[in-house]
Amino acid sequence: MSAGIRIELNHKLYLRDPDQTDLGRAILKESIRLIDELGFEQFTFKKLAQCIHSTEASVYRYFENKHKLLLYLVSWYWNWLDYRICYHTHNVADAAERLRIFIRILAQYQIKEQLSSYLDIESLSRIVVVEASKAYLTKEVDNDNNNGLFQDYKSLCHKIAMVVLELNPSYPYPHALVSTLFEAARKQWFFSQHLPSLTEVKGTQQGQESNLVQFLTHLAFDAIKGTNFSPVS
Amino acid sequence: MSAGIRIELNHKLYLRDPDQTDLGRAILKESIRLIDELGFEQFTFKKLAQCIHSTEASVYRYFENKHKLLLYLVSWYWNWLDYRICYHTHNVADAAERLRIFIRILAQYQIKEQLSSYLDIESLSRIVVVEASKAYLTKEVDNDNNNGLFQDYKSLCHKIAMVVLELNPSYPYPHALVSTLFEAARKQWFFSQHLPSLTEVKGTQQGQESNLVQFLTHLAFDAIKGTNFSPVS
DNA sequence: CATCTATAATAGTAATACTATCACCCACAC
DNA sequence: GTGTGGGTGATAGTATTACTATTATAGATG
Repeated sequence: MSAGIRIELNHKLYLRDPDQTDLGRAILKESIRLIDELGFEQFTFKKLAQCIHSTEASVYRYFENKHKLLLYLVSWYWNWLDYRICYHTHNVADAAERLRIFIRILAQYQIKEQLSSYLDIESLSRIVVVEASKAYLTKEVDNDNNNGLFQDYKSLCHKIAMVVLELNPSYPYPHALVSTLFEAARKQWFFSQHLPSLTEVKGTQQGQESNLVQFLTHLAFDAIKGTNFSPVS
Repeated sequence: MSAGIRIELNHKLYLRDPDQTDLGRAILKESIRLIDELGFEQFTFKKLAQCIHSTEASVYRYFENKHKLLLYLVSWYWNWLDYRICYHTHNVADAAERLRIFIRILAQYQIKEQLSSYLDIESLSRIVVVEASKAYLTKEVDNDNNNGLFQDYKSLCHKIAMVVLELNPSYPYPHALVSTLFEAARKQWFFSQHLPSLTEVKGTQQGQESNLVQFLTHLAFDAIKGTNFSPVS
């Protein structure tokens, strides 16, 4: 019933659809705030329940455990990113320009446009930067993958990989390049904030385009149009 | 007293130097086996203590908590990688060739040479692939960084970044490129094993050079020699 | 022989990650 | 209106985790 975009996620991510009830929406909204504030390790269902004036048991009726909740939030984010990318590229004919737009959106962690969701996108973006890798860096990754819990991320990567192939049909690593761009966008942003000696990227740049976008753009286009490519044996 | 390489680590990583006693070395050796087997989340000091026929309290005398132990293991790995890189490049004059060797070593997760350490390097390599990011993706990252706990990683990145600058002194993102290569090497390897639709990299390639090396090499050299670079505004 | 140190053994605490039970409220159907 | 079922709150309880504290002992050192 909520206005604005509606995002459908794999139903194996949850026990009860949190988007359908007041309590469910409160869980989503407040968990984003709490994970952003405490970090995923310190975040617990008990603390969440206290924040929303509900109980631990009620939260467990929506999500099997906090890992599934993280998977849900991250999937939601990739869906939302996909939506934004489509919105900004649907009438752009030039593949290079589409890729440029994609990178600009990918690297944009301080969001202006809200597209009317009840979730705090800026907070969620920060969570994705810090916690998204933990969604798959587990012993359950193969099981989760078999259940399709990474489908949104994989689809999005594939979509962009097709743009890369459009630019250079003989480039042999389109998916690897795109997944590297995804990971690098988050990591370089994180490094700029916390381990600045690992990167020239600066997090705080107003006015001009962020140099994260510049770094990723050059990395991508140089790789795609690379002259250093000898045919694969 | 152990033969072979000796690796000195920041003393803030531990409470008592685990390299100096039998129990300490047992902790290191067995924790690598256990984390590799269970994953970092399921790994506990209690389980470790049982494996080495000691007690939880004894383990706590060496490491403040399991996060510090992870930091120790990861730092040890970067030190060891640094050692290998120096060993294989110390008499190589050509910067491009040195970078090539670096990437080959970085991407080599199935190790043959053991360089006589009592630690299981192949097991540790797998841990680094899956768990290394968790060493800094925490709320304590700034504090840990202030205590110098990421110094080994940062030094290694800087060293390689200098090689990049040697190849192209005007390349504006040497550290960002190198840290991206580090992260991509691990992530692409992980994807090849668990989320293969995210990459063209194949984990199982005997005989010919792994295509992970090829992907990273092209990515690096294309970026460094990139013609797509307009001067920074 | 005295001393010091590392470790083992044991115990205990607070928090975490759940699971189970029961009572209640509300919407809807008959 | 009565019943039925679903969603929730309240409460309790368990096993495990992440530690901390205490004491005893065995071995090395002076």
